[in-house]
Amino acid sequence: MTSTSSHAAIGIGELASRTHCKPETVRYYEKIGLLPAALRNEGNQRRYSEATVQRLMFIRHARDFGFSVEAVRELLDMADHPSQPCDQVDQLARRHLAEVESRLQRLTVLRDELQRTVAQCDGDSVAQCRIIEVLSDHRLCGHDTAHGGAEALR
Amino acid sequence: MTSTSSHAAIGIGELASRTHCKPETVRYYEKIGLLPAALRNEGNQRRYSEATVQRLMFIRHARDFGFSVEAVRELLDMADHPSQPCDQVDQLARRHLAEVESRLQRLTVLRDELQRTVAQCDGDSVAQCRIIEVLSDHRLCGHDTAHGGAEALR
DNA sequence: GCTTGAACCTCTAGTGACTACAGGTATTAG
DNA sequence: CTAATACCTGTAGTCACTAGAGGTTCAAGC
Repeated sequence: MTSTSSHAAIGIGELASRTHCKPETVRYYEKIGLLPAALRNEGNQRRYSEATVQRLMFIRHARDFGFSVEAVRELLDMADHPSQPCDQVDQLARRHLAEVESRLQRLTVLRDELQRTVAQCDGDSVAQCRIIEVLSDHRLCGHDTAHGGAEALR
Repeated sequence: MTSTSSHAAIGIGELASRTHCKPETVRYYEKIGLLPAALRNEGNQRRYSEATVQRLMFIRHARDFGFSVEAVRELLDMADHPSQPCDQVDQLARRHLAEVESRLQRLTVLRDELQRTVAQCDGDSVAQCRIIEVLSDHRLCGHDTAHGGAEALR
């Protein structure tokens, strides 16, 4: 038998591969307290149970949804108290959704502007390049305020 | 006279306020070589000309368009050689546009999923909370691969 | 000329969420 | 028994700034 037996404790490598992350990330999550300190075998290597696989899948999935690590921490805490009302979960998720929607909007504006600018370049010298021109003079682009730019990408 | 005379050299504070950034950022750009080392007055304080205002506006505008600092470095380099053909500018901009479009797509998928999940929560206890449920089990969400998540937000 | 407060200086460290590496130990297949 | 692989700890690097400490210079008012 190599690995995927279902009752035995597993090592960090298998935990990582089963949750689509890396051993380094697992150790990092332990360090910042998203995962509890792992049990160790005689050789001081971490051994995990199925429960940890589940917890880590929850974490990865929440991160995949774009929740910050701090938000994931709160979500885990809530998930650990199933009898409480879920208003807080709901609020957290709605706030995150609003964030995502706002980013989406800014990114859309950015794309439109970029598309327009790129389309106007006629492939001549830099001196007449529309892209450089627009970057040099904000008045030349579609609207008067900032586009959201770097922030939209975060 | 306080500040905005047009021929005199200006200080870092005015440069910053005229380009919508902070003195710290200006010093940072100088340190990483986006701005040349500034001239100094007798008291060792940086003095800038209009040319620097223009250059910094270009930088901020490009950043606003979501270009990375490294891309901005290349764009500045190209803008400094106006007689060369602008293929490279064009390529850089198109690559960036493609990046933005991909992010946009992933973020849209994410939003849809989040919207659907949040809508299904009926405000009861955590034990029955749809949001927690979906986070606990990937199979419950709309599709089978990752949504792009944290990466979509960068 | 002197004082006061704002603006400036340098240098270091912190952010978020990992990732990568160095230098060593444990496990395991053959 | 050996060699390859997986694991360990601890530190530093990523990106694009931002914040702070601790000190200097400037400009205005008296």
